[in-house]
Amino acid sequence: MSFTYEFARPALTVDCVVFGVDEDDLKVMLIQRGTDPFKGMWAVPGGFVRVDESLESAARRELEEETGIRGVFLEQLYTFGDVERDPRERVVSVAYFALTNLIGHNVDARTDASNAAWFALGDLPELPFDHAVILDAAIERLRGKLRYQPIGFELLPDRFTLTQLQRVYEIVLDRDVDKRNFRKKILAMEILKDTGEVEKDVAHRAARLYGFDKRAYDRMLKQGFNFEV
Amino acid sequence: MSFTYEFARPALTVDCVVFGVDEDDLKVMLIQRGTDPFKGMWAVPGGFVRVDESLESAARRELEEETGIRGVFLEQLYTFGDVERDPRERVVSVAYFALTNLIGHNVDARTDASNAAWFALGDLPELPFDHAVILDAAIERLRGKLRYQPIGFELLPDRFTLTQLQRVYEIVLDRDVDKRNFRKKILAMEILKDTGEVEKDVAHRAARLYGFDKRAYDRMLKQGFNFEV
DNA sequence: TGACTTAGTGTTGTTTGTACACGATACTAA
DNA sequence: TTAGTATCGTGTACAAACAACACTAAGTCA
Repeated sequence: MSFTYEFARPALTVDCVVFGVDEDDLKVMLIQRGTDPFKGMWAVPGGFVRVDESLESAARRELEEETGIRGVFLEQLYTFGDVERDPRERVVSVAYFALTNLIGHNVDARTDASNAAWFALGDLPELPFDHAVILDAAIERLRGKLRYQPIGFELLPDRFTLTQLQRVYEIVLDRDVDKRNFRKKILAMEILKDTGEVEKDVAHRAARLYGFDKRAYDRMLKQGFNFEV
Repeated sequence: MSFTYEFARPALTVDCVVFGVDEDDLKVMLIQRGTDPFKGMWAVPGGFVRVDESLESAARRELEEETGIRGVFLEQLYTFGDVERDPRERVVSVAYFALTNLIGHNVDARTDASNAAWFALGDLPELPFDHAVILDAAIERLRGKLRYQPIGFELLPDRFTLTQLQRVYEIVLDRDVDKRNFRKKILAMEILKDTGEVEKDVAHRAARLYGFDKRAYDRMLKQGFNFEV
């Protein structure tokens, strides 16, 4: 079967830049390409958009097919459409960026994608197409967004300590954050709920566990707010 | 001549939301559709992307073809790709938003586009496709961007008074701005250069004319800055 | 039980934001 | 020529937000 049009059409793809943080690094999930061009190179996961699915659906589908990741925070980033960005033919790509709890999406836990892996930003392989540009745009967006919207939670498990959250900010923004000022500010927003529980199995005083209070956050959005670390 | 592909491809278009301000209103340029679907309705200018031009080139080309406007500030906004957004077939549209000096682009001055016009935001006609959604996204982006990036100039002639600039902010943000605080802040940034000239033909004390100092602005960008009215 | 590790907490000085009013300048019209 | 009128251009004081900074509390481990 084939499809014929009066005018030439660019191919349309989606690409997903997935971020996670571990103890020390901001990491990106890449997949190893199984086909030419650039066979064997590590690339940002993505693929062609089908005519019967929305862009976001396509992004989520490709992400799950190639990495096993699902149900993550996903947001459109930018659309890359330079004429020469793909050596084969004209391909326009709608890029998304995603945030996930790296611990919950360990590569070993997946079954279907045999060649996906997390890479620290300081230790990236060479990337095909314009994926380096896409990745840079995603990092810039993540940094910008973290400052004025509470998305740090998306990079953590459901329950987390304030120190963990602070660490996310430090890793993403790549600078130290003052502990007392951070806590003062984040608690004043009243978008965290104290779960009443504490850490387990730590070799020191256990910290309180907090969760993100989406209801309080939505209430807050309506009144206009400022969120900046 | 026709083009055949193994898999069905969405059509790809660009749409441009062009803003201008006059004495009292934020305005948008719309064109009257000459073909079905929605023939006769006012819509955001746009059209199909050719395989040999980048997205931004396509946006600029369509803008000039349909409205005569060229050389304006143009920035990618968002890509709209819902399956049902066009009744004919699957069409994905990369939306741009543009800022221009409305005075310099009066509709009467154009020759090639017979049916383009400025509409105040409070006085919009019904729009086809998802153009109302696109327009809302553009307005939100304009408001957000104006607060932390110096783009107010793009809506004014090369030389302007501080009162005119303040008026742009008031119109776009839809609230009053304090005159002394505004001047203090905007002059402290040192991105305006005093042309040494003053208004002509006004029935009161003439105001100084300023221009945007791009060199100073670029220097500033490198150091990181904060721009908020 | 003493040493170690991280949790959790307030105060102060500095910077930034916000509210606010009047004399100066240039034109207009009597 | 002069009184009237319209906009230009300027400074201060109070309030809020930000930034820097160090110690005690709680729990684990040897």
